[in-house]
Amino acid sequence: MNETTEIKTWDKAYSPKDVEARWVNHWAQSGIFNSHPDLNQEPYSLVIPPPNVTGALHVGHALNNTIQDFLARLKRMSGKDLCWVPGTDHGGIATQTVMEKILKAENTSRVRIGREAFTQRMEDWTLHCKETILGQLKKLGCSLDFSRESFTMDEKRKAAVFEAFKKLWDDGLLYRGERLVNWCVRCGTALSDIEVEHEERKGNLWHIRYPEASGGPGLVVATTRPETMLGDVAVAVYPEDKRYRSLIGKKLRLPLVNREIPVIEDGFVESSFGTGAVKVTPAHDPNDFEMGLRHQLPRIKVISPSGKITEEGGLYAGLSREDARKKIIQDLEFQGFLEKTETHPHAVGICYRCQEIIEPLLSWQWFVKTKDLAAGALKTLENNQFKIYPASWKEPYRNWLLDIRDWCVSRQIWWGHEIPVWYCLKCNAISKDSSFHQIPNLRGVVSREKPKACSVCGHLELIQDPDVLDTWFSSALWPFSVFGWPEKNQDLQRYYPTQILVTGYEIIYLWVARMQMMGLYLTGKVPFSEAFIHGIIRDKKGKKMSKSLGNVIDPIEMMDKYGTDALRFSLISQARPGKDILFSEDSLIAGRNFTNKLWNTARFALMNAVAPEELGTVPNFQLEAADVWILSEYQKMILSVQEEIEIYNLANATEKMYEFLWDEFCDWYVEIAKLRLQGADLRAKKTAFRVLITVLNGVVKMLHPLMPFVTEEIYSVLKTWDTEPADFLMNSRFPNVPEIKITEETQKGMSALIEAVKSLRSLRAQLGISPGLKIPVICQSEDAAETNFLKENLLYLAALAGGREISFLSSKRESLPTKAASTVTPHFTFYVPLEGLIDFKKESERLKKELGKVENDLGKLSQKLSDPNYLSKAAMEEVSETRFLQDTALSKKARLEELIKVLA
RNA sequence: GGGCCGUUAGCUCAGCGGUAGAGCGCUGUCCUCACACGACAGAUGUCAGAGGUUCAAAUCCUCUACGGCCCACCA
Repeated sequence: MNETTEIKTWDKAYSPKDVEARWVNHWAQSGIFNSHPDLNQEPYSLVIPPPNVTGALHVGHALNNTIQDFLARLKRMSGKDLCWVPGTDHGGIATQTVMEKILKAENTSRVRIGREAFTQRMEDWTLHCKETILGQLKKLGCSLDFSRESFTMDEKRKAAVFEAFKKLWDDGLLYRGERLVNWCVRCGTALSDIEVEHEERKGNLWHIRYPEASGGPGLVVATTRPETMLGDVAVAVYPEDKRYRSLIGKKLRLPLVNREIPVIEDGFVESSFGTGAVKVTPAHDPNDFEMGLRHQLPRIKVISPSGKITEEGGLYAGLSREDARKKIIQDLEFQGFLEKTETHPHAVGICYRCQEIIEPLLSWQWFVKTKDLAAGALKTLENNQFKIYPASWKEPYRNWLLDIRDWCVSRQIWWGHEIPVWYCLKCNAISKDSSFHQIPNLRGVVSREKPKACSVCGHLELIQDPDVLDTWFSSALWPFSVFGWPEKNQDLQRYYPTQILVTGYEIIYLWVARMQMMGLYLTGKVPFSEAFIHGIIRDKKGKKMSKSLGNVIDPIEMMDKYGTDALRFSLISQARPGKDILFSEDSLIAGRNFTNKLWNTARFALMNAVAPEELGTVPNFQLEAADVWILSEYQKMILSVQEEIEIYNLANATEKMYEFLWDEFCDWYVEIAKLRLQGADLRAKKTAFRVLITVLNGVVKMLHPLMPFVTEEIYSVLKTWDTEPADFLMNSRFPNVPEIKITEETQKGMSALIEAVKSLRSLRAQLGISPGLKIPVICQSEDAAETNFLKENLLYLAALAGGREISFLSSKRESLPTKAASTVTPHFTFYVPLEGLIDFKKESERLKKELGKVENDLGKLSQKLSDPNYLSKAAMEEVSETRFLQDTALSKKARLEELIKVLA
């Protein structure tokens, strides 16, 4: 397609930089990434997991998108009308946190600049990030339909969010209620259950005495959170616990606070843990909250949303959680209530975005009722309408859906979809500055626009719920919102549902499950019928990559250094199903080398090319054994690659292509073909080149989804010989399996030839014969078929093993060469008469060592074959295979013994 | 506390019932006319440990040890 890629200008070493930049542009200009809804092709669609607009892409994104691009290009090459939708996610808390850091660096803050200005800053930042991210995706070679770029908070997606919210509301699946939620004190917002991570931390178990109000000794409670005692309303013990039975119903005096609280009985308490007595703080502990409901206990809030002790905390009011704990322990100790302090490591909940310790806090939030939604998702999982690869993720996914709890979707942050609910200030008796999540029983109306007046009292002042939705709420709608849902348009009809979703396992519940639930509920369809779950990328030592640890690898830097194809190769070949990738820069070397190998293979082919018009005039090609052999190996390779791709084992598919190109095609076929390609026989040359170009062209096509740049560059020249040339590789067809039949004779002959070459090369190396020196070879064999094959392909043996004057001994009765080094293969004995070069003592030792090995093998084989159980129970093929191996070993042994005898 | 996964060559990983493999690294020879990001020849493993099933086990089963991950309200 372009003149700049003349073979003359091709470097010995492939240099990716210019090539890549050029193709990124060509592809973009040609519009081949765009979908073609009008074509008479079967659609195949997928949506990008939209990266958060928090900065630049990392290696994890590179892996995720390389896998998708692999599939996208592959499916196009299988004739699908492909639609891969790009986009980004506003990223809620995560992005807001990034901006807060920026503001802090500017010596200001979110609160100081105010909501409006803050939102403006976020929008500017978003634009900037989008540009970076999309640019990086292009550089990675991603064949996304960039004309469809979406953002989770753009106008169309806003419409989808409103529609979803409204429908959930109308169907009674959305409610505002007071719950004990996971509250991040730093972010100042509620989080859903799955946004809380658990981390084992060192801690203490403090034993505190609660005396009886009447003056008795009372009992001792054990707690990890002494500061919550300010909000204690009871102490619970196990009903049957003899130690405390007499205290049940009595009053205790709460130390420091002097409140009287009852001793209650509750089956929840484990008598064996701690002291067997549990302090009950319904406002600040999930278990206690439940107990509070069972026993109708009051809730005393002693910790505020900012993490400080409230007025209820009396003396301690205004202290932070941490300071309050210290002071309370001190005071308890001083007043003699602290009985014991034990170290007690336990898991604490931390915010998945800022790692701050989560505070269970009572507040009014919006929740999605999930039971029914999950039931739908479970059903499609059971009947295989939705499949997960690798299947090992099916059970965890299923269990999560079975155990699902209501989804807290409101967030007290500024960056996100505003909740489309309006409250009348008058009816609700509230003001603009109210802390909404602390106000009970608000009455609101769902509306996208501000209602003109309150429908109940006609008051004109209405205020929108100040909270925003969980960022995963809009993410859950992504597979259909990107096509314009709730509009009923052509795009949606053609490309929805999508075929596959590619993502990492860390967001199976946060995202995959929610898309399934919402997709089924809102569209009645499984949003994607398959999920391809990959691992996450860690550093060399297995640690998660993070900026704070300083162990991140920048994909762009790697692309610049080794080439994008090398990066893609490296990522895919390490992406074993269900496994994380321990990624280091070293792993790019193999990719770079392979890219270069492919490049040079093409270079070789083109340097020895026969022009297409000339090639075309040859009526029939004279295929030689090696031609048939490589075509048949090529055939096998295509089939096995297809099988691996079928089960989404891209690493194995990659490995198969790698091995074929390097080990079979380059190391054997190309070397064999050289003789003809560089020889005088034009007809032979044409045949060899035809085979060479056919296989190479096919391999280049197959490798395109993996390494789009180098293959496209090569193909731009190679396509002259393509029988169905395409403008771009992506628009060509994945190669057909060639219809070639290889005879058993040829197959065996080629194996024998390869064996012979290897054996002679090894002999040369052991004798220290310099590579340039041609050696005379005498071949002896009783095997007529193999001998004939070798005779017919003698030139190849000579060329590959560096032999000359190769002669044959027709039978073993002829006198054997005495002054020669020798080597035996299953079919042949080779003599290399090189008097003067050979130390016969050493030679004899070498042969004896070889004999030792054969005898060892033989021992094992004979033992096997002398076992009657083996003979009667093992499969027929297995036994005959062993017999064959035994025969071969016996023959080798006899010949080696003879050689040793002759030398002695 | 439940569940899942892993433990194979120095490192990262394949193999998952028939005599141990790859990439990188390592050793030796070669700058041989596609490629030194290369060619050729090599070295390297009681396949975590112990039992069991089987004619046969790295591969299947059980237990143990050590890693890792997910879920979970033991104060």
